[in-house]
Formats: sequence, structure tokens, C-alpha cells
Amino acid sequence: MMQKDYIEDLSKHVGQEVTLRGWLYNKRSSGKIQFLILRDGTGLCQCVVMKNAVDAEMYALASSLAQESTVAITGKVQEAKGKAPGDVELFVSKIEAISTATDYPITPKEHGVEYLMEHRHLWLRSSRPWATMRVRDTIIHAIRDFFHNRGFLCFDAPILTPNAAEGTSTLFETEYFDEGMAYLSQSGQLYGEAGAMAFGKVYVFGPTFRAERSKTKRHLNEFWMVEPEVAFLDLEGDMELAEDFVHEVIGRVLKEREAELAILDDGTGTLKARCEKVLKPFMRMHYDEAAKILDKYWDEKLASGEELPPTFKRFEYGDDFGAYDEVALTSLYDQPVIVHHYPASVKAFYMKRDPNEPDKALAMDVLFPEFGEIIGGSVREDSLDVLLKRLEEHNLPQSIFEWYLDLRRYGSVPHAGFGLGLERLVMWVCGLEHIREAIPFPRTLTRIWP
RNA sequence: UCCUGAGUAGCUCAGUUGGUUAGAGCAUCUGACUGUUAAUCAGAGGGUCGUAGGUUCAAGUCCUACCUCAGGAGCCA
Repeated sequence: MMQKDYIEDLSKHVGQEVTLRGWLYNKRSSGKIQFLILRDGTGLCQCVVMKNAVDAEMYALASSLAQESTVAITGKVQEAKGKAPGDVELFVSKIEAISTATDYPITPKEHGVEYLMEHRHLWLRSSRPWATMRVRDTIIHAIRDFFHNRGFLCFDAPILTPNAAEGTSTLFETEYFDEGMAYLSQSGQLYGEAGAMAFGKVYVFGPTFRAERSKTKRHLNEFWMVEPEVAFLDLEGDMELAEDFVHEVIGRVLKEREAELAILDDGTGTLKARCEKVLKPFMRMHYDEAAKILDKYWDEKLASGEELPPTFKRFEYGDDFGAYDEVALTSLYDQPVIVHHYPASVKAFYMKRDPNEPDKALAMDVLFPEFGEIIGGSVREDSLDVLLKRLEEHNLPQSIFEWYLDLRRYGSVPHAGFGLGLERLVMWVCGLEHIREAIPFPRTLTRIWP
């Protein structure tokens, strides 16, 4: 048996007889006519079964099929403008049952998130997760194409590592033979730097693990991150790279997944419109400028007497931006904002400081409208002596970073890169309420099943 | 780790100031209907009200503890 005809190609076969194989998504019947909505992974197709067009046995078979039963359906493709998904339908001549399903847990009515997550392996068949995963696929391809087309080498970093990259977050640990503890990678960046010194331009793209007890709609404990790293790149170049990158990836989604975006926004067109506003150049601002805007913003908010969330904390100069600050700042614009020159004190040890503003790091974040951080990047410290000092300040042991320090001992160059959280981008593009819907099987504080 | 809220049918929820036999929609089963589109209509089955204890003549409802989950903060992508 060979799968030959797919629903997504059906409009090219109007007037022809085809056989579709798939799952029964939904069914409506009206006495002498039945509408079987078939799902084959590429889309949905309305299959019309007329009582006088098939024999009685086949008609009875059609009416006995329950949701998610699998069938092979043969029929003639006909136009059905406005009456069926994709504006074509199948006029059925033959139905073959492949397997029967009973009591499928996900009904066409609404369900709670917890219930759906408990059935995530089945939920993925429903239209919203389906559309989301197709957008995710396009984003992944676009990411790889973007870097490949610019001469970047795909450079895989190890997942099991001997040390904490930034020494800040909590890591998952596991025993590693006789070598002591190993940790699941929380970033491939340090390895990416080694790659950049060997190949000039590289990108690391792989799973990342954080053992933080995060409990927000923007955090996963396992997620995918893409981290380009480029030798001889400065902050300006890093921002340009991030901007080109985001612009091109979103452009691909607009080109290839318009139908999926329409499923996700119920045909309102809001997701498409929002993506179309992501135009170069992005708004750019120095941390000091962003801080001034936030000061004014919160002053006005507080003066207005508007009620603020109980966990709200007023931003003060020198702080990193909190969730409320990022949303507030980006809500003033309708395209991404790049904030650069953050206070060095709130940033990682490997970030280079600006010689003209020694208290500021050559770091930048790309913040998305009414969402927050999707990209974080920086110029890396390239001086051995300064790096040794930073390790000491951050109470990090020099011994496990010796290989990293070698990159400064042997041919150190200015270099920079950034990290983009794949699921955060998927979440923003798809307009998802929660990041757990942006990955097939999310791993969160309370979920490791299925 | 901190703050807030919620657990009632397979699912989503309603349930009055404590008062007789616990309610609806969907799903399932039976029947009706030749163009439906979360199809509709008629009928049927389906419950240890998160767990344990307490107050009371009487607890889904009030009290205490625990469990589970959700939402927010921090951490960050």
C-alpha cells in the first residue's frame, strides 16, 4: 500500500478520482447524506457520502465510524466553494475501514489546558497545534537556510557538559562515569566561540536545558536555541545580523504559512498583519534612553491611579528589565525594539564592556512588541586578563574554563553573537498564550509526560 | 522560592443565606432528517462533589490540614 494522494494537493485534481488515507476528524450526517471530515496530516477534506451513490453496507460503515478512526476513501474531487475546507471536496464512491477508534478523548468541544496537555500526543492532531507545528517547521528551515546562505557553518555543541556556562542558572545534573557530575547544556555559546575561531562564522542550534523552577508562560525547562557566533564582529554588526535574521525568518513564514496563521487567528488576519510590520531597521535604543522612557511610563501609570499587579516592582536605573518593563517598553511601538548597552552588573561574565562606558556591557536584547525578549546577544570579552578578572568576580573556578581561556591565549579576536529562543519566536509569530504550545512535547515544572 | 486562585459526570461548567432524590451542554448509545460546516431535533445511560478530619438535626456549600493543578513574580531564550 502506498500513500499517494494528499489533501494539500487536492485542488490540483478537480474532476479526477483519488484515494485519500487518513483519520476521521469530524462527522455530520443528515439522513441520506453524510459529511466525513478527513484528516491526513496535510490538511482537512470534506468527503460527501450520498446514500444513493454507495451501496447500503458502505453507507452503514460510514455512519458507524467514530472520531479518529482510520479509513481509505476513494472518490471524485469536486469544487465546493465556501462549503468545504480548501473549497474542494470528495464525492465518495468507496470507503475502506483501516482501524476503528472509540471514545477519542478530545471532542470537538472545548477542553482545559491541563486535560489537553495530558493528551498532548493526541492534541497534536487538532488544528491549532497542527498549524503551530507547521509554522515551527518553517521557522526551523528558515533559520538553517539563513545561516547556510551566509556561509555560516552548522556547529553542534555538546549537550552533556562539565560546567555551567554562565554560572547563574540551575542546571540538570547527571553522573558521568568516573568523571564526576555532568550537566545538561544551558547554552552552546562557549563552544560556539571555539567554532568561530576555527571557522569564522558558525551557528549552534540545539536543545537547551534550564533547571529553574520557572512558572511563567515564557519559560520552558527544555527548549531549542539558535546561537550564531562570528569572529571580527562588533555590536553594530551583531544587531544588524539579528535584524536581518529575524526579518528573513518571519518573511519565510509569511510566504509559506499564511494559511496556518489564518487558522491560528481565526481568519482575522491579525497575525499576518503583525508579522508584516516587522521591517528593517528595528527601533534601537541605548539602555539609558530606554530607562528614561520607562521612568516616564511608570510615573504616568502610578499617577493615573491605575491598579498594578501585586507582583509589580517599579523599575529603577541600573536594574535589568523585568517582564512588566519589557511589555511596557515594546507596547509603545509596533515592531521589535533593540535595547543595547545594558549595565554590565546585570549581564554575564563573558560580555565585553564598552571602553567608552566601562559600566555598560556591549550587549543587546531584541524585544518583541507586547511580548519581551526573544534574542539576547553581546560582544564577548576577548582579553585574557580581563576574562580572568571577571571569572574571579563571578566566583567561577578558572580550572573548568581553561579550554575557553585558550581561545584568548591563541589568536584572540573581537567577536560577537546572540541567542534566539526558538519557541519564543514561534509563540510570538503564532500569537500563542503560552510557550508550552510552541513545542511538540513541552517540559515544564510540572510536566514531563507524555 | 514567594504571592493569588481552582478542584462537582469522560470533557467544559452551573449549583442561592447550609435543607428532601445533584443540574446543563458536549461526548457515548437509540431514533428522525438529501448540503452539513462546533449541524440540528427527540430519548437513554453516566456522580464516593480532590483527600482526610471537624462543626451541625442536616455539608457540594462552613472550618482545619494535606494533595493536585492553574495564573503572576524572580531566573532567562
